Amino acid sequence: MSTMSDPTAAGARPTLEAVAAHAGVSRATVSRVVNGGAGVRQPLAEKVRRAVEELGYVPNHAARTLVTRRNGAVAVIIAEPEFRIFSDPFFEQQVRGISRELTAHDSQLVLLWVEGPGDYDRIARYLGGGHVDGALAFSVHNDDELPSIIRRTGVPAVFGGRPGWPGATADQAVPYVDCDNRGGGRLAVRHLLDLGRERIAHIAGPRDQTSALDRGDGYRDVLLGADPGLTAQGDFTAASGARAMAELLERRPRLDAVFAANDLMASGALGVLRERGLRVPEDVALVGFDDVVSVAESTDPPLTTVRQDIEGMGRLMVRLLMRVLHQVEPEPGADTPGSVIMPVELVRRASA
Amino acid sequence: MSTMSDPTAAGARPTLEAVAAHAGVSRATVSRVVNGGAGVRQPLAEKVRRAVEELGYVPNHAARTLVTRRNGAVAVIIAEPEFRIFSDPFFEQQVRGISRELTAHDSQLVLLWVEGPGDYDRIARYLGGGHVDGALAFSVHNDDELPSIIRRTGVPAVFGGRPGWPGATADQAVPYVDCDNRGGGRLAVRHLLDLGRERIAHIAGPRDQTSALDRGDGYRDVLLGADPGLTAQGDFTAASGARAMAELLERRPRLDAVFAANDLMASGALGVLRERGLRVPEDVALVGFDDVVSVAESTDPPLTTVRQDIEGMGRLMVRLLMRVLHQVEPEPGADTPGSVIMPVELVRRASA
DNA sequence: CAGACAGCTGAGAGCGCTCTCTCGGTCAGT
DNA sequence: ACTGACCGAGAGAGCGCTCTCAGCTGTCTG
Repeated sequence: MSTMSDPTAAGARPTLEAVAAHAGVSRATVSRVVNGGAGVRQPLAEKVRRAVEELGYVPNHAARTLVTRRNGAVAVIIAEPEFRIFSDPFFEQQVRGISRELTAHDSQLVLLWVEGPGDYDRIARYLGGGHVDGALAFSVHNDDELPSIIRRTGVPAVFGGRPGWPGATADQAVPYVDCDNRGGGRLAVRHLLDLGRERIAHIAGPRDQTSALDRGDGYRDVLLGADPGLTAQGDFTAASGARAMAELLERRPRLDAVFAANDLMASGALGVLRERGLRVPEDVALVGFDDVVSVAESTDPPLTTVRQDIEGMGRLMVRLLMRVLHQVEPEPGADTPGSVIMPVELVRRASA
Repeated sequence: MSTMSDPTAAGARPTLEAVAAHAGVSRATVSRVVNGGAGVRQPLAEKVRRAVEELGYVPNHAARTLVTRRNGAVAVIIAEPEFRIFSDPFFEQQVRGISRELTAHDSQLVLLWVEGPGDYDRIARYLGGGHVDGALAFSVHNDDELPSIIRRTGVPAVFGGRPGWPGATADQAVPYVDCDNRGGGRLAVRHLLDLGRERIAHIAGPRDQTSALDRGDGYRDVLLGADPGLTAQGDFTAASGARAMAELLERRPRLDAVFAANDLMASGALGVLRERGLRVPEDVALVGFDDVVSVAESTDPPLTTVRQDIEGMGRLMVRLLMRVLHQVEPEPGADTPGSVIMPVELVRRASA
């Protein structure tokens, strides 16, 4: 075995130097070729590429980072203490979108799973340590400290979902990607009106999440001065949807339509409606929100719902972040949030 | 603002050099203190620590990696093409365990999400590029190329679940963490026997996953020469469990117990049993496997099942990997797989 | 009290890469 | 044929850190 000082030897990975020697050029030239090859004449570049190939050269990431100050990695911060964060197909799809887009940008995904608020120190230290070029986070609860903590580290960040700021002021804007929750709410309710429904109820999502609030605002946009008795509170779980439905039927037995703030609650509501012998959509029309396939398509009847492009939102978060990263370092104050609200569409199935 | 050449200035992060100057010692001494402080006298160390504090010094990871060749990062490879990978609470819990243990070891979790077999090149290149100290992967299907690909990169790896090797030979052992699937199967069946059941059926999991096969082996260990007609094939989904149950009832209407290879299939079976008017456990006793809380506890009746410590398995994977990383570079051939099989226990609820 | 031996500390050499700067060569313009 | 412009390639200086090695001080033994 010629595993001695052979630069081709596995184990000792070849360096730029080795490639340069092999190709008979300088280190700088190899570097140029490896990084796109601008300003190197064809034949030389070809020779270098061959040498890279032959030696199986892979650039040393640490060395590169050391000088360029770019790490090629982005942190994805999961700050949900509860267990259902990933079980929630919503998150899975979004993270998947992020993963795909990050790959397209040659960046890695560093997963930061927050273990309760006491863990924020660690997150802050990590972000502040300059290990990643940027951060992606999901805004879950309005009173969450995460946005301001990330902000303080100075690491460029993009949020999934409009953050509700604790004591926020307008200029503390942070770029985020969200879907048009309010418009979606309007879409749903208008559809129910078009169907000729007259007593449209709303099962609201948690009061501390902007998405839920916005959907409720959409409902109220269309139903100006809606009877507050037609709205019941849920928390995005199926069980809460069932509870809310029961409550609504008790308060307003003659309701003929329901707009639930998400599909899971809609499915819970559906169970209660069926139990009470109410037919969907004949007696009560039902519209959900999210179009989470595993839920909306598998209910009986399948759910009419407002679809958002979840994976697309994940991808967009990455693109937004990359835009911030690739532009010149923004002057403090010259904040360009550039948030994006993605359109939603109504998907008609059988429930309304 | 004195934001000029002040080393305390935000923006320009302080270096070891700056801390050394501030504390009036050499770079080497600061380095020693930062890395545990062995061999530095108390008062000096104290002075250094104060300087670190005052300047808000954070070591530059890239520079450190460059010289130590340790990256403080571990890849977690998710190779499931289907969507249910994270939706599966099983995976979520395992990844969570990994995340927690990695944090305890001051390591980061780099998520590598494989986009189909064509994507293995990218994974191999990444691993081969020396960006991570090790890799953790889940062995899902027996015919998956992943194990051999990881192996070829030479990156230390630990698997979750016993890998089924495509054309494997014994010496290609890779350390893995698994639960005692076979023992669990025995546990379940013995419990059913103890209950006095005589015609115990088995709903098997996918034929290309070792966990499913092992559970079936456990079943057959206890029921030597069991009637093959009492076994039906499933694929770990609830729907397949229902299908299998229906099939079994048709073939062997007088069966009085079922051991399903996982909770999801058990819940599917449960629905069919109820539909046919069979009482659980009176007419048919039912045992699942996994003890996935969100499933096993919420069925009616709650499932008796075999519990495995899923998060613990995740943590163990990390510990195993760390053991490999921290020991001296093993000589080629001196493979010390040191796989771990975690014990399982029977959780008695109402279904058996 | 001298000699030896620890125990600390500092100096300096890189880790592998990028990037600026310089220099040599080529080509067009006069 | 000569000058200036320009492009391509190489030399060299670090990026921030670790780690070996030499030197220095202080302590213990003979």
